[in-house]
Amino acid sequence: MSILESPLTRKLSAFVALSSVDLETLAKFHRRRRSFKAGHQMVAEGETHQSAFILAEGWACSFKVLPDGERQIIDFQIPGDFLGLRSILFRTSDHSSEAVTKIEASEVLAADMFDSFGQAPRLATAILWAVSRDEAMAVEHLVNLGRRSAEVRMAHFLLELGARLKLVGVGDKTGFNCPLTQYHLADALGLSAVHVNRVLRQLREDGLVTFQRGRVSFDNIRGLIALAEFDTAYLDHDGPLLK
Amino acid sequence: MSILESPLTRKLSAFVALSSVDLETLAKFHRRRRSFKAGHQMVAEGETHQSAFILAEGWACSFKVLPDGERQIIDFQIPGDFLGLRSILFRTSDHSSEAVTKIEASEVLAADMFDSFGQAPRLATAILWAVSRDEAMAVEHLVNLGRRSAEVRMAHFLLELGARLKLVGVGDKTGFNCPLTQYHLADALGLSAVHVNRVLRQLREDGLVTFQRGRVSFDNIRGLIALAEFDTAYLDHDGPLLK
DNA sequence: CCTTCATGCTGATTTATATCAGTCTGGAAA
DNA sequence: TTTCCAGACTGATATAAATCAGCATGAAGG
Repeated sequence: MSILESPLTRKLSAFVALSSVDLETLAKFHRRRRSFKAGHQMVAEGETHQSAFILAEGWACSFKVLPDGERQIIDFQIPGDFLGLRSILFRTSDHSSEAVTKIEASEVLAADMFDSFGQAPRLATAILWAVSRDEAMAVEHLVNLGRRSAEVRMAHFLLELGARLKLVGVGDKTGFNCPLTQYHLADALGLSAVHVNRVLRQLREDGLVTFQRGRVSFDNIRGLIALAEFDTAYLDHDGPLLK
Repeated sequence: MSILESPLTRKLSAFVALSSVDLETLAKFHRRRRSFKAGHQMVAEGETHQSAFILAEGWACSFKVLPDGERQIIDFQIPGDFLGLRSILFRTSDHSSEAVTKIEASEVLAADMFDSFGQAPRLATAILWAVSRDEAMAVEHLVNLGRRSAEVRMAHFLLELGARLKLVGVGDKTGFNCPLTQYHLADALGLSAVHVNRVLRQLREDGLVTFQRGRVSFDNIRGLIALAEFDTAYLDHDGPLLK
């Protein structure tokens, strides 16, 4: 796959038109291709000298583990997403990451990224946008946990995943293939697995969305959007800001 | 106050040593000084052409309002913090901001910031760090809402504020002056104001922390840190809160 | 082939927190 | 000086979601 069609390029292009210098510089981020098995721990919380990656294929998740063993999933990474960026910017990583499926990713060295800012300032802007978009998602998840009921929370989460996957060209408005278990959903939504199950049943019986056998089907996407009061503004998908 | 002693410079210097070119470029961010009254809406969710600011004096808060009128406070901004950065990167702002106290701030134009990346690449890195630190805080708040009880959540929140204020030179390990009401705490922690009150009483009666008359006093900071399992790693500071 | 284990699923019970419906206080406005 | 109001505070009750204690299924492994 050429750099022009990589999921990251596709995502960044939703924000800014990249010049050929930007693209050449971005290509350097893709020199260290790596493969990992499902379940592999990519980044470890509290450790120094961790790597960052750009995900090309597969799903990962970032999370924090509390002293009592409970886990809070922060977000899932899909193709085109950075993984562990904060672990190279910070002294010690503030979070862990693991592969949900087997994945293909490019390892990004801190030096590569910092050097690139001198060579292609507009790329710096694009990366700042990507990080801000990740922040916007974390913020929306915060609102999700703080103020929405379990049912609305689930609806919102599934719609967000759908929107993100659509942007990088996987899945459409009828649904998407999803490798997550109900335990993943529980850890992401701050619910127990038992309650996740009940909520999914409720949404299915209401004819809104079906989560079964590795597939999320939007049975009534309008109803689902209405229930979740879902607005994609925070994902900033609406075409380039700069040109 | 010279740019060398501004809270933002102080904060960024905790991450990277800024060159004289970086500092000159950063100084350009401080040309448009503005004052606002307490309660002033700085940034409006869903609007385009919003401004970003660097806060010099006073407190602000960023939040989202849900269709049912409920509000989730995302974070409070204190001197040295950016305010509304995503509102200039994104087409429409994904959040609102308002002044909690009267504030002094510098307005930052998108063009100033993007131009600065070409002139001072290291400044781009420092700003990326600052944004990542904001993201790390949002993530920690996410964990707070998702997995911690009301009491631990409150303890964690007050300790985080203490650590942040100490970094910019306001407050110390005995406590800090705090202009927030119990309603602010409720909106930030995803609790009802009634429950916030009960939790504060509990913490006070346990001799851990007192929140009263505009002041937060750490009565037993070790005990509070133990209760909250508070670790400053995610703030990427040099030193811990205790010292 | 049988066992094991991860995942999905369910009813009964408990608990944390919300909601309701107030009181009390101190400062600002009239 | 009285009235008003925001903010702090409290008891009683309601409820969303957790926890407990299972069963069912299908894939993986010996």
